[in-house]
Amino acid sequence: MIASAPVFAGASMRVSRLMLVTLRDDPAEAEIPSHKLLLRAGFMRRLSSGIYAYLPLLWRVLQKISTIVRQEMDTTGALETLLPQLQPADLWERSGRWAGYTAGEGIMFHLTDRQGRELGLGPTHEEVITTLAADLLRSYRQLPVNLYQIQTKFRDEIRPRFGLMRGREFIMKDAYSFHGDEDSLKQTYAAMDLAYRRIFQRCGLRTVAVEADSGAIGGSASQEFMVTAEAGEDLILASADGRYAANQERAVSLPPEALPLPSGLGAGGAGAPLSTPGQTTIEQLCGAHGFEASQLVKVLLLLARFADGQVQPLLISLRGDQQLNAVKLANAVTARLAPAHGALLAIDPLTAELVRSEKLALDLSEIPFGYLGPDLDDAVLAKTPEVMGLDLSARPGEAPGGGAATHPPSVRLARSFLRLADTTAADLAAFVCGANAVDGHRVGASWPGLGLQPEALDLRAAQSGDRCLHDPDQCLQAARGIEVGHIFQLGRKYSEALEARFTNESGVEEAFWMGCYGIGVSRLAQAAVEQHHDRDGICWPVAIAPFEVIVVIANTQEAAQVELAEGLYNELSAAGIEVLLDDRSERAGVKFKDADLIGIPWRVVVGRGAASGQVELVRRAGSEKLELPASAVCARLEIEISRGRAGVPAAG
RNA sequence: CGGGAUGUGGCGCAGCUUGGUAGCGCACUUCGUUCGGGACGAAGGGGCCGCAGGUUCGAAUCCUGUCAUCCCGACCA
Repeated sequence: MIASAPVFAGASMRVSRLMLVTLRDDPAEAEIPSHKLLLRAGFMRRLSSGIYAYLPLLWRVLQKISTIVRQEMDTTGALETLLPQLQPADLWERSGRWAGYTAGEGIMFHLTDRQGRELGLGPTHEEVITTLAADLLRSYRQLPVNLYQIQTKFRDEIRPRFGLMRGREFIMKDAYSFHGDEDSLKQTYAAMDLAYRRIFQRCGLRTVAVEADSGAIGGSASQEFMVTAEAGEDLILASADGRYAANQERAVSLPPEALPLPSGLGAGGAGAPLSTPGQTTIEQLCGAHGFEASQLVKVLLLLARFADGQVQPLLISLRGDQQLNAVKLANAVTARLAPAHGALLAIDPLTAELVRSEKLALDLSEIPFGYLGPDLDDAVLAKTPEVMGLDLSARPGEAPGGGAATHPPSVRLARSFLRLADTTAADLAAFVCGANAVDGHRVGASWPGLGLQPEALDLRAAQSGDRCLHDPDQCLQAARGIEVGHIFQLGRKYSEALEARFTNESGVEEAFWMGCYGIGVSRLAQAAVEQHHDRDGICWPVAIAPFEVIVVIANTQEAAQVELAEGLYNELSAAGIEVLLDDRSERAGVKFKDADLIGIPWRVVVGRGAASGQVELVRRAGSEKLELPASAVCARLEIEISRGRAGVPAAG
């Protein structure tokens, strides 16, 4: 690894000229420590929800992070570019993402120009870059290529949150790689993995790399880099030996052993009837009859909605002691139905409210909620409510007495369930389940006995405390994390959709293999504060601190102090150290408080000892204080700071 | 979008229940004292009480609507 050059070598500034405005009280708008501190310490101001002005101190931090990112990306041979933020709709229509990204819960800001053309403000750049690659990359000889940029992204987040953590306008490094084959993609993916570890390490962040769900971006493999912090939005499950870590959305584990039903109860057929009046929950059922939750199969009814208007009822069977992982379910449903019906828009519980709000011609009154079994008959979906007067063939917009259409395409309701079962349920030889009739359950039912052969899938949520797959002696432990980076193997999803091809060695046209790699630069800055602060303020890691040293003149009316401090300030600056001089005519206490708050890693106090040439050196993180001659300060700091610029030892 | 909360000088808040024309702390300006952990005194400037309607002789206060911000859920760097 190359030694890190300082970003603003020798940059210096007087606090009196810095437009430093610090606040004594926590702003009411902020909830988590990093957000409060960045506002209090004068690093940023909110302009609107999720939209922030980066003030001079923060802009220096962001540029330092960007420089580290740039150096490490360049080291891997990636090429820096700058792509348009204003992007034509037709490009997004070609990839099939325009509707999903602009309509409904879409996150793309979009507008119409004076010619009536529709444009979107880039939330991500797969479309632009793939089009560009298709234009420029004609031959396998040009591959692989990895292009990146650092720029502002726009996302109309459903809920902006926690300052820079989830902004609507934020700075991101995004990279996209193009390959002739999957092996090449995997090589670059691995190189990005290493580059990312170096980037976070150099930024002074403790991160953990976790297996991740690919989400809406798509593709096969993906890995997230998490800054571990209490305020993190994500839940990480990791083994103590460090060999497995995953986002809970993706995590797999060994389920707890199920307790077999006592043999007398295990009839193995369709089950023996059991009267269970009013016992609609697993707790009630277990409490009343002495069952364990792992002896039960519970059934969830859900409704999946697709871009083409298809509405698909789902019947999900889970072992009674397990929870559904919504992400795994969405992936399974997408894999089965998205090819025919377009993007999966939402999966919601099948409730009367949903049926009403979606104006579905479905009567739920026949469904015995609380007593469902996996063999619930599709016939329950056949009933159309007469009172609503809805005609199945009617388009929603034309429904009698109805209001405006809720879906652009006409809604089509499938009249049979898509039945999926989690492995833990499918593996039960005999179980307790609902009788599909009010006030009744069945004991000792089996899958063959119910006439079902469920497809076993992993749909359960892994939990803290579960045993690990790689080593059953290891257990998963939960931690919270802030996602600061995410790398994906995209495969050919975008290149095929956008017909981005090159000519391979055999002279045949072929779609590119692609990867994409993101780092939330502004989020990383706040995550660093979240990880590095104390009661008094921020403790910036040296490598991304706005300045490395602050020289505080305890009393500016003492000529000896001023003279010594000015000399040190010039000496440090000349030595290539980024230094602030607090020359304000404030009392010493005010200046100490501000220095702690804004988090400069090293403080040199020029005070009472100035007459004899003595100063005090204080490290912001920790409580080290050192009296030394001013003449020794520069040499000492050069050593300490060059060490700090290299970051922290790599983790996870 | 659903649920919860809040909008009063730049920041943090009180006042609202029981209507009578706005107050405290910090910050800011000037003067004096003080000067190593957010000093003290004196004087001063700054507010369409989010916005729009309504009730009333009179509204920060009561009513209706609306907008904004924050928190909890789906989204993601």
